[in-house]
Amino acid sequence: MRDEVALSIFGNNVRDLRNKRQISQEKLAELSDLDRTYISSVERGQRNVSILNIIKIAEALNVNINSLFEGIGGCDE
Amino acid sequence: MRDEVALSIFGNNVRDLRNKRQISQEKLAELSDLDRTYISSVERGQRNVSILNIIKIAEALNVNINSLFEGIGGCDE
DNA sequence: GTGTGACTATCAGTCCGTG
DNA sequence: ACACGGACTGATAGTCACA
Repeated sequence: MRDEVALSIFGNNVRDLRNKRQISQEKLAELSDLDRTYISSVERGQRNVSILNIIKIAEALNVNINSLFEGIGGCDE
Repeated sequence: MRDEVALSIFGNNVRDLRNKRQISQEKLAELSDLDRTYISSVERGQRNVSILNIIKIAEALNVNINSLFEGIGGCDE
């Protein structure tokens, strides 16, 4: 299952970028119009996030969608 | 709902890249281990594809995940 | 080779709470 | 501010027959 690995990488990217922006999970939840606990589980790689929410998160973090996928196969790493 | 717009762009990207590779939906379905009709609906923007399937499709098409998001806000367009 | 409607099991996403 | 749990509803994954 490299599925879980991919989700973990994605989650870590979200967390890293959020920390760089120095905002809390709660704030990110508010900005992306998602639930606080959902952001939490995404960051821990427990959710198979859908494209619409990926976009929401990217916009909330004000980053390219690309950067959320950094380190995942399929991107040029 | 620009949600549907995003899904349409994504679907069009899949279709364009598939056509460039000159493979059929059936072949892409086989390569990505997804259903033929599922690929069909994704290309027409009717599915909110999840990250795991995005990765599968990108790998099957042998492209960067980035290129699947071209034209969608959040990418540098 | 592709579009489409319909279907069921499973999951996304939210809300409640705890520590 | 965050991890983690249960429980809930609507949406999605994945498949089928038919056009």
